[in-house]
Amino acid sequence: MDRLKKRAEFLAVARGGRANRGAFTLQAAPAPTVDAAPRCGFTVTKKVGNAVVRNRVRRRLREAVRLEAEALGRDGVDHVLVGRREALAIPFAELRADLRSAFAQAHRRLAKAASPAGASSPDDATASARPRARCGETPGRTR
RNA sequence: CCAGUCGGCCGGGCGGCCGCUCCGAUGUCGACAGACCUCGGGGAGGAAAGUCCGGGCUCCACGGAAAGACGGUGCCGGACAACAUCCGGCGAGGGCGACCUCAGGGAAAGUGCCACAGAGAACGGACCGCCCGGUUCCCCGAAAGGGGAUCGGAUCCGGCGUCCUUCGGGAGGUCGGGUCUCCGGGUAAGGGUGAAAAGGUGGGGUAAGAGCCCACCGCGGACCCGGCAACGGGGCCGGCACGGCAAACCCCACCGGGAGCAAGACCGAAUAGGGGCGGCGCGGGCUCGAAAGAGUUCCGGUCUUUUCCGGACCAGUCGCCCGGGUUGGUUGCGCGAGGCGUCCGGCGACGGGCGUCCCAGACGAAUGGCCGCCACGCGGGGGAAACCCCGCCGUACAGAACCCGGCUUACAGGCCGACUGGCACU
Repeated sequence: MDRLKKRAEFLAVARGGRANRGAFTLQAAPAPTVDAAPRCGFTVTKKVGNAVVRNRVRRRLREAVRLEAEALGRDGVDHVLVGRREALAIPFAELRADLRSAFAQAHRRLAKAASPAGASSPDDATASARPRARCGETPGRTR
């Protein structure tokens, strides 16, 4: 899964839905183009700890995402994981399970937000693509 | 063996699976950019930290130099590119000692401060004490001297009356009573205060005392000797004058232009806007013309009755070119005051020679994730012991961000060396 790196991209995703777990918060929003590969960014604030702690939290999350990429990825969706201090200590298997459930929850919400917008096709890819064009375009760049 | 001082070093190891980033090679794809496969190699620290000093490098400023202001440094000598660093000395203080600590220039250039206590705190003082002298009388005593009373003085209580008053009180007078003792001079030994008290100790001397005199110590001065110097040593002279604080201002000597890799350089999309040129078009002016109209290297125009003022509206469109800036990208970006080994010089910091090695370069930020075994520590159990078994969410501080030299601060556990003081044994 590709990384998010630009500040504007992070701001755009922050406007999307959230899913909280003990070790992290997941933010997800439709990507600017429909058929883009899934992407993921990581945020660990200074509140979490010193540089060593922040590095370790980000690395564990990144590795967990890499191992679960097959199950988590969905085309046309950008994600941001906000790390917490708890990510330092919880067992790795538990972290991976939390990731799977959080991603599934975020994707369900995106699909639900897409369907009432009147997309005639129940196909999941286009369903999530339609609203993204609307709410993904407006916020980020004008700032 | 115990206690301690100083210096140096390490800061988990091995393996498996799956990844990240950079470099090199081969190959494939591709539009030259580049992407990908495979193989090989490199990939956090002693503090990478705090950002406290010193440099390199970059840009800016500046005619040169100096001074002033401001900031910094401050025993001496040396090392170093430089330093507030380091080394070797000196001085002062602490420790039985190894050793440790010190912003350690100038207080006879000036200003200022020295609270409280205390009599006195910087053109130096006299509270108690000590000594001499001072009204009258009495007692004791051989004398020296002591005691009491009195005159006088201080203070307290009570009575009487006066004056002032903001009505709270205040001022002075007189009578009586109680308690204490005073006045003038000489002293600075002693007491007491203080962080600090006019040099200290001993002797002589004196009415009592005093550097008043003497010896030693201290202090000051010029001189001699040793040392590059800081400084040390020596005798001589001076009778002592010169307190502390400069981490108060200040003076002296030396150093310093400013900002920083978000420095700086290059490329430069979409969109909006700026400038220039040309074409088309609108309106006005002017010229030609009888008019239609034509020309033009000129001018913003229209409306608000006209003029000034004020207000409103419009000022188009197409193409090309130029320059600035934002997101972004590339670069700066690692061969260096470089690491390791060895020899030589030096007490040492360090310097020199030779050999050898190339050793992180990310940018929402790589250097990792998971697992197994071992090591160490702690706890429990077994054993005579060596040791064995089990458990641990036990194994620090902490992550390069342009690069070096230092300083400071943080740190589980451990190793090595030198030295000091004890105890025991030979």
